[in-house]
Order: sequence, then structure tokens, then C-alpha cells
Amino acid sequence: MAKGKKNLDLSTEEKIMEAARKVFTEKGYAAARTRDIAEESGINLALLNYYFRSKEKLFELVMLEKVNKLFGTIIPILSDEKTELEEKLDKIAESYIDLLLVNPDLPIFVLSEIRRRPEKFAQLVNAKERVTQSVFMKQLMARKLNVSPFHILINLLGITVFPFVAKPVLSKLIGNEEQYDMLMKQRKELIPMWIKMMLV
Amino acid sequence: MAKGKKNLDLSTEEKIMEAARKVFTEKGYAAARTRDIAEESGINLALLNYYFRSKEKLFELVMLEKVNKLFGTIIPILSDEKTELEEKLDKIAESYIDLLLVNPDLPIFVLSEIRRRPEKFAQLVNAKERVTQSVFMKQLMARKLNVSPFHILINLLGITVFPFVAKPVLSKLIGNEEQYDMLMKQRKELIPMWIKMMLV
DNA sequence: GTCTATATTCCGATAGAC
DNA sequence: GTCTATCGGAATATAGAC
Repeated sequence: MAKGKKNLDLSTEEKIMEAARKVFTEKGYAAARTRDIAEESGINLALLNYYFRSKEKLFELVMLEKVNKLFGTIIPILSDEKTELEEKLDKIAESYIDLLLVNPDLPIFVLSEIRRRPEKFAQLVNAKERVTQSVFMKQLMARKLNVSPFHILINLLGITVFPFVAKPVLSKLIGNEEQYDMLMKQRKELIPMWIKMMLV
Repeated sequence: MAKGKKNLDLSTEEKIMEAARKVFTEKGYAAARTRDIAEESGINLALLNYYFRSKEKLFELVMLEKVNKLFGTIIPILSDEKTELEEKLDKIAESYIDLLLVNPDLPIFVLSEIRRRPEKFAQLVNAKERVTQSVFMKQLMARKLNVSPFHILINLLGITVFPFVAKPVLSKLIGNEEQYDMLMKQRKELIPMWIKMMLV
């Protein structure tokens, strides 16, 4: 897709999807209006329903994509048989921060919408076995820590993802977006170090 | 307030506020309906506008309370002149987790609404000087760390607050709510320990 | 102060022409 | 496939009786 340009080259369907990703992610399902999406994509409101039937159906497509993006980044790394624990930490921090620097409101969007309708979207994650039975968790247990491996996973996700969830507040605290982004980039190397300290 | 009982003893105004806290926090501003709030408080829809003029005005009152609750818990501790750095860590972890065990969706509610309308609500926090110039930050700087003190603050908030932001996902991962709560209680002692390890 | 009924605005969805 | 115009329902807010 051409950077910064209107998506004149995309199909109508893809233009609507692109706009829907933007509007839903920025405002959340309830505050997003189909009229916003139509305007953003440069097409007519009627076409949205022609292609996607309803706001709800369009949203489900976006939500599925976003959930896969958020969890699909980490689950393959957790499940990898070949890499050592320490290397997994490096990979998770780096790939997650790279993802979130480009998509800073991905986590709060997904987590908010899951909380709003857990019965519908929590199952979409379907991560229970894939996480609890993962190689990563087994590698943690092999270390004979005196705390549950869940604590380590929570800490890793916490120090990695939280700064993006709190970006609107932290960014002002730190100064501006440039300085915020610079700190986040530093954290790609720092996070694995901090987590490794918790493994002794 | 009587636990688990209908608030028959409260004034009408306070009954509406109580219901508004619940409905807004659970659903967010956009998905909350004034009819939900009226029903929840056992009064009539017209009375909501009689007392609070509009949905927006009522929401602003709730939002102000919630922001104060979330940031008012930590700012006094950060600013305390008497306590050592290590003791501050103990206090923050304990008081925050106690708060969040009772109000688990406080952080995601506040952070979502700030993100949805940063120009309106980010200023409500108004924490820039109170945090950056705080005793806590000065104590961190006195430690001559080789990373920015912001990293430590972010880590502290990340490992403390994030598990509550991700509660709907983590709770299923861990098992059930009881087990989730038990882990969170453990973290009151673990978090200060982990952060202290980052100070060397 | 509290209610019922209603006004008004907004929004998702569709009809129908091209 | 795409548009304009509009329907029908939902949600906020108000009028007016008690």
C-alpha cells in the first residue's frame, strides 16, 4: 500500500476494511459509526452494508485480525522447541515492541473489547492450552523457581505491553512522542535483562 | 453502604451516581445507555436529567472520581518526603493491588476513556510535574542507575497494573478467578522484590 | 421530586434509480 | 457496483401532569 496516499489502488472492499481497522481501533466498537468508516474510506454508507452486511459483521472481521496480530506474535515464540528460554525473551521483547511501536493502540483495543464482551471474544483468543502447555512454560518450570511461572509471564507481558496501554499518559509524562518512542526502543534490550534477573 | 443490598437508604442523587459508576465502568461511555443507569439505580430516566442535566455531565463526574482514585493512590506515596525508596515500593505494590483487587477494571476504564478523548481527559490527570519532580524520581536518580528512572517507574506500574488490565484473558489462562486473585495477592510481596533487583 | 408520555436527534440498514 | 434518499428503531433529552 502506498504510504500516506489515499488508497486509490485498493478494491472497494479493501478500502472499507482499511477504514474500519482505523476507526474501530481508534474509537472502539460502540463509539465508531458506520458513517465514519464510510467517510474515511471515501465510499458511500450503503456500500458498507452491501459488502459487509452489518456493522457487527465488519467489526468481527477486524477484531479477528487484531486478536491474531496481538497473540499471533507471541504464541509461536512461546511454542518454539528449538530456542532456549533466554533467546525467547530476546525475541518476544524485540518483536512485540516492533509491533507495538507501529500499532500502539492494538493492546488496549483488543483488551477493552474482550472485556466488554468476554463471552464472545475471550474464546477467540483460545490461548489456554497453547500457553499453559507451551515450551516456554516448561522451560520456566525446569528452572525450579520459587514462584509460579505465571508470575514471570505476567511480568514479561506487563513491562512490555503496559507502556503502550498507558501511552497517552506516559507520553506526556516523558515529554513527547519522540522521547517516548526512544525509551521504548531502549526497552527491547532492557526487558530481557530484567526478566533474566528474575530467573535466579 | 450496606453490602449487597439495594441502596434504599441513599438519596436519589447518590443512587444515580452509584449506578452510573457501575454502568460506565463496565461498558465505557459510548456503550453505556442512560436507560441502563436509570434501571440500575431503580429510578426513572427523567430523574437522571433532572439531577445531572446530561449523560456527558454525569460521565464527567464519574470520570473525575475514577481518575482521582487511580492516580490519587500512587501520587501521595511518590511524593512522600519521609519514606525511603524501598519502603515506597512496598507501599505502592500493596496499596495498588488492594485497590485493584476490589476495582479490577478501574485501570482499563480510565486508560480507554483517556485514549478515546485525550484532549479532554489527559489534562485531568495533570500528573507531569507531580511525577517527574517527585521525591520518588529523585530517589531513583540518586541511585546512579544506568537507565532512565522512567524505565523503573514504567516497570513498577507495568508489573502491578497490567495483570488487571488483562484480567479477562489472564484469569482464564490461570484457571479461575480465585486462583487469579491468589496470584495477585502473592504479588504484593513479590513486586517490590523484583523492582529492587532492578536498582543494582 | 417523581413520574408518563413525547419530542428530537442520531444511527444502522435498505429501497430503488442508474 | 455505486449512488441518493429514506425508513425505522434506538437513545438522549424534555414537557407537563401529579
